[in-house]
Amino acid sequence: MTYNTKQKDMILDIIKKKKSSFLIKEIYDEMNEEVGLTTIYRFIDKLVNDGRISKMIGEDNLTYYQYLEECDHKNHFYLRCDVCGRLEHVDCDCIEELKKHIFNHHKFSMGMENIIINGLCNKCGGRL
Amino acid sequence: MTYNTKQKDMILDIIKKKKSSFLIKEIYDEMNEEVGLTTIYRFIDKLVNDGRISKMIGEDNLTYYQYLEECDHKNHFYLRCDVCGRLEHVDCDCIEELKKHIFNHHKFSMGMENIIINGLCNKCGGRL
DNA sequence: TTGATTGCAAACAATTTGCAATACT
DNA sequence: AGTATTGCAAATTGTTTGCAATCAA
Repeated sequence: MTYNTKQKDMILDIIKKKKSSFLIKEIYDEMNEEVGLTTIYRFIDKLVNDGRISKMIGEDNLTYYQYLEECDHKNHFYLRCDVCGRLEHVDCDCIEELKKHIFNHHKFSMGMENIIINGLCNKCGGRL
Repeated sequence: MTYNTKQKDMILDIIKKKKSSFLIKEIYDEMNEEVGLTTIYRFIDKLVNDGRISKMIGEDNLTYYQYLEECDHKNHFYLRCDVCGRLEHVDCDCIEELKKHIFNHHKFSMGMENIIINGLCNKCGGRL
């Protein structure tokens, strides 16, 4: 039903290596335009729908994408630095505890997929 | 330096009444096109920059906006229902505690402005 | 009066679609 | 063979810009 192709492999290779968020055009440029823009749009869109990539609007109003590493643990989340854009994967019960608190005290069922918390990493100013 | 106008008042009136996220076009239609699209774009953009509105990409890939009520408390956040789009304002220390935990255990300084947590409200399926 | 704001029309940029050629299984 | 995928060119859509007219202070 779905074929493996050279193009998909190339795109996936590049985005897996990215530590921070990226633009469609960056991907296009980085593969020296060997893969058509349309193909990149189509494949990245699919990954977004599959939940493997998150899509967001940057401060500059451009559309950024970010690859989310696969993880078999249930309760995990990401920390995203507003300055350098780096995404850090965190496995910690604190998020599950927040979920419980919000459920019990605020009658709201927090979604646990691809939670991204923004802020500053310690390199960029979360002075520790 | 900045003037008050009928148009700004009209736009602000409408978006303040909205309980859930909205599209630029909706605002335009709701005011019977009495205010130009350009003006709406410009003013909403300004509000986004001022942090009074959040901007996001919906599941349908359209750009949604959401008005954030003003609040003088420091540690508050929003719960946003993925189904009905309603935004609930919450004042609770739990978010400050999460921040402390993340700072102490994960060396990351969580941004506290306009935190939006997604999930399901109790009406839409957070069955309680 | 001075400078900010409006809104149209035009320009622009990002994304999507149609479709014939190509690649995968 | 039969179906999915690719990629170009064209179409579309959402958003921004230029600019003259208007409005707020």
